[in-house]
This record gives sequence, structure tokens and C-alpha cells, in this order.
Amino acid sequence: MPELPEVETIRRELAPELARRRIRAVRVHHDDLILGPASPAEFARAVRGRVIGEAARRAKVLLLPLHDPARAEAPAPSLIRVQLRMTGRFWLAASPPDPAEFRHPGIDLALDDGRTLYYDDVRRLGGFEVLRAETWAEIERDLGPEPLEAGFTGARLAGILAGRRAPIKNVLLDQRRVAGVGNIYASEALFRARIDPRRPAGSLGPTEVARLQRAIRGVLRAAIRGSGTTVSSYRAMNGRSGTFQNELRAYGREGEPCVRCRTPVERVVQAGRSTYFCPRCQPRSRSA
DNA sequence: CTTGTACCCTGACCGC
DNA sequence: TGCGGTCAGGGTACAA
Repeated sequence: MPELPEVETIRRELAPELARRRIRAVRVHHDDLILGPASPAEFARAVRGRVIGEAARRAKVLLLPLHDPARAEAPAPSLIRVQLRMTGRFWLAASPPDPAEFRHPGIDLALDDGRTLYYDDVRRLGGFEVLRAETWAEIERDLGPEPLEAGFTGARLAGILAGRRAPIKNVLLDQRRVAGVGNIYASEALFRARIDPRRPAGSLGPTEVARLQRAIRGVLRAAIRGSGTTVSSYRAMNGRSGTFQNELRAYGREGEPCVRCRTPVERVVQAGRSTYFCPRCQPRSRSA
């Protein structure tokens, strides 16, 4: 899926368009896009007629609060949790997108302003789920801190990493530890912090943890500024590409010279995913 | 608790 | 042109 910056990009574009819009009709093209215990019919019933509130994001999840139109000011009793996973995309318009671009219709939410929010997902790993607000609150508690919020300090990260023997890259990918970092930005943050991704998380010294905390925030902020990274399927709203792929320093650059020292970038597999790093700038031993 | 593996699904790409 | 293998911004279920 898109990682934190990509989901945040989509949220920012979607929020002003969806706020106060009523959902008039729901069409589900593939039943497996409705996640969770509700059937597609139950999903449609729970969502139809509801008014969407301010779109939010937690980790890589997009949240659409649903108000009862009769008392729209009350806290939203339920919400739609959207997981884009690897290939989820949105299109918002009065008419369907070009089928040549948007080849895999998934879920359509027709709105009361005449437009429809189209969700497309090639691999159908993502989808929508309707949840009671309390149920989401329980799930949410198991997620790690938001790296761009004030609580994500060096000390907080140090506490998360302390005593962990798993490689630092794996820990960064674990949503229970830090929420929203995925495979691209884990590699990028470790490159910026000059830390070998294979190091045991608990072996990082205080200076390294401080560098990593700043690197994570820095790379996520820069990626949001660039509307995300489009390396293959990710698109922002209505098919737009991000630009941060032009600023990647490690991810996807196997064999290319390191931007700092010209040593060829290496690729290894960790937790079943590719990790890219510079063997010279990111030494195996602890650095100051 | 932790870690690793299989799996969900389709499409793009590479070597033969 | 076809075929098989590998890989892809993710997460979950299950086994050890």
C-alpha cells in the first residue's frame, strides 16, 4: 500500500471534497473488497444515507467518519476504514474514469453532489470496512505512535527499540512499534541516518537513535511535500503521480552509486521484502 | 512474548 | 510468442 505520505496526500485531497457529503448509493464490484465481518449488503446498508465527516488518517489507514444526518453534530457513531494496501486508488468525479487508466473498478460511493468516489484496486488486497467508533478505538490502540506527531521524540523511539534483537528495518516496518512507515521509507530513513538496516534494533546508540528519529520525520515530511512516491502503481487523487521517487537515495537503486560516496547500493531481503542500503555509509558497527 | 512462513491477488518484467 | 519464475509502497493467520 501506499505508506504514510501517500495516504496523507490522498486524505488532504479528499477531505474538503467529502466533508458534509451524503452517500446516496453504494456499488461493490468485488465482494472481497469489503473487509471485516460485515457482508457487502450489510456494508451498503450501514453506509447509505450517512453523511461523511472530516477524513482522517492513522498510520496507513484512511478513515471516513459517518454521521447520522439527523444529528450531524454528534460524534460519528461509525466510520469507514479504508486500507489501500498495495494497489488501492481513488477517483472522484461526476462520471467514471477512463477505463484504460482505471481498469479494476472496486467500490463506488455515489454522493449527493452528483459526484462519485470510485475506488479501484488491481490486486484487491485492500478494501473498505465499516466499524463502530469504539471498535476502531480498540484496534487503534495496538498501533505505534504517529511519527509526525509531537509525542514521537528521540526518547520515545529509544524506548521502542530498547532490548529488541530484531533488525532495525523489521522493527520500523512493524506497525505496532511505529505506525505508517513502510518498505520505501524504512530504507530511506536508515540511509539518511547512516545505520545498517540489519543491526539489532536494541544495539543502536543514543546518537544513532536521535539521527534515526529525525531521519524518519524528515523523509516522511519531504515525501508528503512531494505528494508521495510513485514507483509503480501508487497514484494520488484522479491518477496524479507523486514526485518523491525523484528524491529517493537508496530504495530501488541496487547497483547504482551511492549519492554520498559512490559505492554501489546493495539489496538484501529482510522480512521477505527488499532493503536497499549503502554498505559504506551505513556501517555494521555502531557509529557515534 | 517473539520470529518466520505462507497466503491473499494481479500484472509487469526477465530470461529462455 | 509463450512459459515460468520473480517481484511489487501491505497485513494477517498460523506454526514454532
